[in-house]
Amino acid sequence: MSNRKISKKEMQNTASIKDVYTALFNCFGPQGWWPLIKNGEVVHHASFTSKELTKKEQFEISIGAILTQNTNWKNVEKALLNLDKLNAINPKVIQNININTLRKAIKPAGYYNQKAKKLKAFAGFKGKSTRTSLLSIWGIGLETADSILCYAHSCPLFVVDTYTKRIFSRFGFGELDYAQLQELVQENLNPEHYKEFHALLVNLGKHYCKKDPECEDCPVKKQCNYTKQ
DNA sequence: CGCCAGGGCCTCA
DNA sequence: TGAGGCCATGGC
Repeated sequence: MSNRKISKKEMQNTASIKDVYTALFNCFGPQGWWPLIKNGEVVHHASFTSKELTKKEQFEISIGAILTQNTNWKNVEKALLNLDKLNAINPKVIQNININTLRKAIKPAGYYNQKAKKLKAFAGFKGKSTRTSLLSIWGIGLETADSILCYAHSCPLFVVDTYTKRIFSRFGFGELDYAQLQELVQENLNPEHYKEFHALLVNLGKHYCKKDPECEDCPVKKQCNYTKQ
């Protein structure tokens, strides 16, 4: 972890986090995160952001967070629906299921050997979900732990991902690491907006701030310092 | 066909 | 503590 703080000067020369949030929300609207399976299909619903979740929904979000590691969400949906058909969105079932059956079910999500092992490890976890306890589980790193805490347990944590790093880098905040980006957002946005902001940034990263960015119609181009070559 | 996707672990300086 | 290799499928 680095001790580097964002200086006042840097903040003045860069976009306000709140302004970016507002611009993205006005453009994209509520994202309905985390998406959940309802009646055999994965859906987004605005109420998901604030609703009280069942144990099953919390588990579904958690294994979705593992399955989406470096993977397109559409592929994760296929894996989740396969698990749903097996009634395997349940920790006891995941613990007891044949490892080859599990591998086959989650195959569309990629890295299926590793992820089958990760799901087994997570399903066997019993204790209280804290950042430290989750990080001690094999296969759960910073982003996955924070995704589980934020979206499954409504903890006031902002989730940082590759989109976040790329977008903030282009805004002009420099190459900040995970902890620095998390702190930057958490110090400039109310906790009630953490879930939505992350979801909005993912949307921006998918459709505009791609590896090869499409800046012309970007909803936050006014707040951004990046100039495409 | 090549590139990329809502990371994390392991190894080796 | 950080860079690099590895894991893998499906969409475009």
